Amino acid sequence: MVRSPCCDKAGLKKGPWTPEEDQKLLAYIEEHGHGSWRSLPEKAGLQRCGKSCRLRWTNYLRPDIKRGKFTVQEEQTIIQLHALLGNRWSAIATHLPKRTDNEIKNYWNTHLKKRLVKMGIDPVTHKHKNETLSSSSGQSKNAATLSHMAQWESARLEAEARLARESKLLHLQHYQNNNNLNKSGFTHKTSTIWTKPNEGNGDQQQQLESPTSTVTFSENLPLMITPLGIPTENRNRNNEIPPAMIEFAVSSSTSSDVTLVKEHEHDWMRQINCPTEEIEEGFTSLLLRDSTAGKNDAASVAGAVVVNESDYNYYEDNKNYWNSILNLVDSSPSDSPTMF
DNA sequence: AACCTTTTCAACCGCCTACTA
DNA sequence: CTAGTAGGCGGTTGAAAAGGT
Repeated sequence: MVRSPCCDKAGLKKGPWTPEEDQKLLAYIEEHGHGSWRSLPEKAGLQRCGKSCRLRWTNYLRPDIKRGKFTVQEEQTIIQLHALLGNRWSAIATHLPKRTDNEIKNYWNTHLKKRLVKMGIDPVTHKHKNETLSSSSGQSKNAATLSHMAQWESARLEAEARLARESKLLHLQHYQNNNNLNKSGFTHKTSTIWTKPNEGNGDQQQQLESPTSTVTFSENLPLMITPLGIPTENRNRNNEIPPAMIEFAVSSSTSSDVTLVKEHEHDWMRQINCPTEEIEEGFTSLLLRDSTAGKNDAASVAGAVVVNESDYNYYEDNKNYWNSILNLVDSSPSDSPTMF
């Protein structure tokens, strides 16, 4: 199948956006919503392709974007999630509200990755170079664990996306039945808001929430956790979903009951043959200590490695490394975005 | 001040997937 | 089932800014 390029029309502008173009795009979306991105430029009077407009909007003009320096907490989140998910920037971005995947990707490539390399940590595996030379048995065990956890997180994200889609359908159905939205017991903000932004009279910020915004459920609405969201490879022999997986999916889709999951965390870890006490990978805390102290020169970094490798706290921190990752993916913020 | 190098990050490109007719 | 389209994603690029000599 031959695809026609998005910007096949001659004369379409490329490169940096001017303030006038930004204004046109903003004004149009504020009034009409983005609708079809492909047809938007013409309607908005822009000599740009739809893809370029969408990118400009999602990465820069969207009002719910936080700009500026990344906090230590955000850095930690990125590093930990990268250890778990790899270069899945959009997935990582779902755990960092108000940050775009592009911004996170850039920040990783320009700051975090270099910092890790400086410290002798492989930014891909998140292991210290020395560790990669260590016993192969332990290494493969940990690699398997990492892979397993990544698989589970993938499954969780997929389930989250499906939940969102189902809730969207529910919402539309609900809407068509002329039922009171408030009585339905859940709130739902999706791209539909963007296609019809003027139908509500909420405040502008609320209306201008990004298409990748939230789906939340109240306790009143029965959760629809279906096997659909769980890849078959993660089911057991009877094609059932492990209970821990269900808890995991539920926790990610609700703004409460995270504690329920924590109670099952160790069961979950056992189930994937992942004894928490054996996991000593990760150098996040070390890295962040360095970052917080503002010691970015190579000498101090190298020194920090030497000192901290013999530091009890270092091992304590690393013991908690994966636990904190699990906490991160478990307890997504209440307004955490979902993927559509 | 002028030039060169490095860093940063907005934007582009091409591929993939979901959806629809 | 197939083909076409739209939107999304991750890798990469290149202009501008910052830093160094």
